[in-house]
Amino acid sequence: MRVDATDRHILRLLQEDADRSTADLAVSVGISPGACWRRIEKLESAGVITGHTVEIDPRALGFEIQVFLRITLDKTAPNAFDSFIRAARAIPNVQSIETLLGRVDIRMDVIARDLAHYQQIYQEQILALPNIADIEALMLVSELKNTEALAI
Amino acid sequence: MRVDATDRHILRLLQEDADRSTADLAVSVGISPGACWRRIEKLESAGVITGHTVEIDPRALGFEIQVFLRITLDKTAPNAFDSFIRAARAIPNVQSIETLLGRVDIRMDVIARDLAHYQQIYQEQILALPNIADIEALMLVSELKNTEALAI
DNA sequence: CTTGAAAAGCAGTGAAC
DNA sequence: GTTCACTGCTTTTCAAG
Repeated sequence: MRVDATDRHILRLLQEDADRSTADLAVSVGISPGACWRRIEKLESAGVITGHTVEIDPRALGFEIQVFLRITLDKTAPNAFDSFIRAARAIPNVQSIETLLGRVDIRMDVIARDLAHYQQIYQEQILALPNIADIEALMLVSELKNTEALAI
Repeated sequence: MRVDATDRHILRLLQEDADRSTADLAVSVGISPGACWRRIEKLESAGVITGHTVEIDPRALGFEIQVFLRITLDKTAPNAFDSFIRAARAIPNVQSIETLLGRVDIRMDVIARDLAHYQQIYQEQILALPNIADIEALMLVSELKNTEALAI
């Protein structure tokens, strides 16, 4: 779909404050509530708005450790990629998996309650994944900027 | 604050479907709408729920390229870290910045419209950042799992 | 101090223009 | 694209445990 200036305006406001009512939004954008509502619905059905998320502080739930894994796969094994991905997806403590173009193949985020818990996940679940050639782990110290908001 | 079993139940349902009404939620959890609303409010004010986000597909807005930068800082420069972070934060196309414990110092996500746009941002803004000793860039190919949901 | 019921206010929704 | 009316959710209040 075509995203015009009004849509961008709405998206920007939504990113700034997702809790804003459509009535509020409509006033800010300068259109009627009905029109605003219809635009948001269009953006949702067109897949521009992919979802609504509630952000929860991992620390409040006892997840103190976040580790980035950079994994290189064994290219000699057949179907190395597929079998690895399928197995990795099933690990609950793996928050995200991404394929990368560059010196490594896979990037994964792992959360754990503490270092002992992480060590257990690492040994029992991560190292059990098939076709791993090399792993590099980096621990998150602090998040200094996190803009979900796109530079619209 | 203490997060009990009912709170965890609510959080899990919220992560599954952020759009759910508190009335719906109350029925699922088995408490009254009033009580459910009070719990959510408590979780918000206690900082367990850190925010509500509208997820927008970067591609729909014309951001086709996402690059991970891993940056090592020049440790000989005084205040290398602070001046770097301050400058990096100001770049709109830098989505997130994180400090890491390991072989590199900083991890950054950069979004761009296309490769030419990325090249421009890289040369004009990223390389202009102070105290960089080394940069490694990895391009995102595909996102295979992205669970904002914590393993509650 | 916490819970549930009930009432009031207000936003979302859809029809009519 | 706008207005208007209605439905239903959110939010408050109040009484009881």
